[in-house]
Amino acid sequence: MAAGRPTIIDVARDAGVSPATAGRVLGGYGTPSPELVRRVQDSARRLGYRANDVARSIVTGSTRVIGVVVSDIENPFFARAVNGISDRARAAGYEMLLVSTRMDLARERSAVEALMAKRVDGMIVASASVSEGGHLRRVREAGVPLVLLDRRNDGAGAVDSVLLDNRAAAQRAVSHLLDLGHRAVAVVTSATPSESRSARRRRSAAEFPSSLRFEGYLDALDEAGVTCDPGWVLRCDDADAACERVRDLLVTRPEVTAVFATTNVMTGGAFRAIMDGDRRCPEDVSLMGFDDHEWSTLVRPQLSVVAQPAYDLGAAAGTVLLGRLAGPGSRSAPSETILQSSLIVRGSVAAPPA
Amino acid sequence: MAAGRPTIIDVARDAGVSPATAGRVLGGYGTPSPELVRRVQDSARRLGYRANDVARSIVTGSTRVIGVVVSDIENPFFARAVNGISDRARAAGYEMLLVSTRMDLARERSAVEALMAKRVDGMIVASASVSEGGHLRRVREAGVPLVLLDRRNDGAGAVDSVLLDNRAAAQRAVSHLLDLGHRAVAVVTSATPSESRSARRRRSAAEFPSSLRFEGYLDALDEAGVTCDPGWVLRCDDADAACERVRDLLVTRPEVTAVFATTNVMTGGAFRAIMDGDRRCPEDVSLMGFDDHEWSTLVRPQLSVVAQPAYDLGAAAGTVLLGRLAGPGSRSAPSETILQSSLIVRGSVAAPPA
DNA sequence: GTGAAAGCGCTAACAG
DNA sequence: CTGTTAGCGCTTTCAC
Repeated sequence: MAAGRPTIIDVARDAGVSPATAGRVLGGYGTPSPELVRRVQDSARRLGYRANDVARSIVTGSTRVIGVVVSDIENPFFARAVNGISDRARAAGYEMLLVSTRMDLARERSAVEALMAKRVDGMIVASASVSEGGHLRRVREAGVPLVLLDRRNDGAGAVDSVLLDNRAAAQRAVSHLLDLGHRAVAVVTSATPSESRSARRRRSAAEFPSSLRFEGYLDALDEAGVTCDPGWVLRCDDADAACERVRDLLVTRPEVTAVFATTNVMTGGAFRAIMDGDRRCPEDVSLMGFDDHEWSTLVRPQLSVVAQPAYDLGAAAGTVLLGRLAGPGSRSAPSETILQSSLIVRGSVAAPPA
Repeated sequence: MAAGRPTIIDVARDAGVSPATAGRVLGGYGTPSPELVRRVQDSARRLGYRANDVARSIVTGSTRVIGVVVSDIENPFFARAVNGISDRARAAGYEMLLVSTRMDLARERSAVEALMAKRVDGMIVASASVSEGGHLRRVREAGVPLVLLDRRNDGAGAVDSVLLDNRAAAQRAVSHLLDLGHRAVAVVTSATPSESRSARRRRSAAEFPSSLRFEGYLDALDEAGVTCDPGWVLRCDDADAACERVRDLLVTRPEVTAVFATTNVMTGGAFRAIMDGDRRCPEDVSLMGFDDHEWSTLVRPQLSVVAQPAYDLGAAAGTVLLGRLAGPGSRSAPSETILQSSLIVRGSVAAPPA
C-alpha cells in the first residue's frame, strides 16, 4: 500500500483475513461468511481499494473487453452502429476498445494486431477491405471470436457476419424509379480501387456494400429491360468527387432523369451537385439516396432514401459476438445475419419530365 | 503451449534461450545479441507468438490504454472530437477504451469506475454533469490523469480541461445579429434540469457549454442595450422540443426576427421549425446555429453558424493527457486550454424586415 | 468456510 | 550479453 494503490493484500491485512478470503469477498466468488464480508468490505472502503482487472484478467484469461474496428467513427452510420454494439456490450459487462482507422488498411492491420495483444475477448470489425483479410484470418487462428460488420471478407475464412440486404435494397429503390417512368438512371458508387475487380476475378463472394448496391441497380435495370449506359455509372472517392461528377453528368447527359447514390457520403455529394445545378429536383431530375440522415427532411425537396437500421446492425453484431463468448456454442458454424432496409420515399423523387 | 496461445516460455524453449532473453527480444528492451534476436524471432514466428499486453501491463504498471467517456458518440461533435483524441493516442501508441453514456449520469459513473478497474493510464471525459463530480474526483484521487473535455466540473477539483470560448463565441454571433438591426432575438438552449440553477447557487464556475453560450447571448443584448424578454428564451430537452417551441414562437411572437441556437441539436430543431413555418428565412426571420454540419450548406438558405474546432478540441485533450503520461511534468498545475470558434455567415442571416 | 501455496505471462534486478 | 530469481495482483486448487 506504501506507494501505489491498495491491493487485495492490503485489504486482507487490514481486515485481518487471508488474501484468499479478501479475494473471495472483493471478487465476488466463493462463499465467504457474512461476518467476514462486512469486515473486508469495510476495510476495502476505508483504504479506497478498487479491483485490478489487469491482474484478474491474467489469471482468468478474460479481459471482458471487446475490440471494435470501424473505418471512420465520424460516419453517422458507424457512429450509430457503434452505439448498438456498445449498448449490447455494456449490458453484458463488457467494455469496448474502439479504433477508427480513417479508411487506412495499414492502420486497420496494426489495430487488429494491437487488439490481439491487448487480449480482447472478441472483435467486431467493419474492414476497409473485402479481399485483404490476412489480419482477420489470424484473429480466427488465435481463437478470438470475430464478427464482420457490414461487409464480408474473402481472406477471413468462415466467420460470423452481420449484413444489410444491400443488393435487394438497391434493386427495390431503383425499381421504384423505373416504375415512375425513368429510363436513364445514373448511379453514384464508391470507387473501390482495383480491389473489387480483383475480388471479382477470384469469383469472390465478398464485395463492398456499395458494389452490391451497384449490382442491385443493374438488377433493376435488367428487370425493366433497360440497358445501362456506362456514362451513367459514376465511381467516386468521396463526397467532393461525387458532387463534381454529378454536376458534370447533369449538363452532359440531359437524358438522365434520376440519380441513385449508393452510400451516405455519395448522397451528400450528389445532393449538393443538384442544388448547385440548373435542373430542378424533382421536376427535372430525381434523387434517391442511401441512409437516412437528420438532414434528409431538412432539405428541400426532402430526400428519398434507402434507410439502413444502423443501430440494429451494430446491436446484432454485438449479440452474435456475445453469444460466442458466453456459450460453448463457440463451436457452432458461422452465422450470417442479414437485416432489411426500408425505402423511404419523399419529395426528391417524382416521375420524369413528360 | 499445449492448450492456449504460446507464451514467451514456449518461444524461449523453442529457441533454446532463457525466458529473459526471449523477453528482451520480443519485448524490445535490453540488448540481446543479433544472433539470438534472429533465433528468437524465428521461433516466435513459427509458433505464432503474440505478446500478451495484459501480463506486460501488470508488471510495468501501464496498460497503454486511455479511457474516453462522452455522452453520445452519435453526436457529430463528439464523433469528431473522438477522432482527434484517437489520432493523438495512436500516434503515441495508446489504444482507446470508449464509452458512450447516452446522456446517463449513472452510466457515466459506472463507466468511470469500470475504466479505473481496467487500469487505464489516463482518462478524457465530457461529463453529462457540471456539478456532480464525485466520480471524477475519485479518478484524481487514484492518481489517474484526467482531462475534462468541452465542460468544466465543480466536483472534479483542479483538473486539466480543454474548452471552447463559448461565451465570447455566442456573444460575437448574437452581436452580429444585433448589428444587422435585429432587436428581438430569441435563443434556444438546452434545458439543464435544476442543475445549472443549483450550480449557480453555489457560485459555481462550471456550466454547460449551452449555458455559457446563453450568457454570451445576454452579454450581446446588454451591450446593445436590448432588454431580454423572457419569452425569447426557449429551454428545450431535445431537437423535437426545440422544433415545437420555435414553431410556437414564430407565430406567437411576431416581433422576434432572429433566432440563435446554442447547440447542434437545437440548431436542427430550430431550422426544422422555420422550414415548417410560414415565415421566410432570412427575409422574415434569421437563424444563427451552432456547429458546422455537412448539411449547413445543403439546406436553403444555407445556415450561418458558430463553427467549433471539434477535432482540435479532441486532439488538444489528447495532447494534454499524453503530456501528463509522458513527462514527470505530471506534477505541474492543471492547465486550461481554450480554443476559438469562428463565425460563418451564410444565407440564413440577414437584416430584419423593414 | 478459511488459509496456504501455486501460478497466470511477463519484466526487472541481479549475478555471472 | 545472458541466465536466474523474484515478483506484479489476483484467482484457484487443495488442505484444514
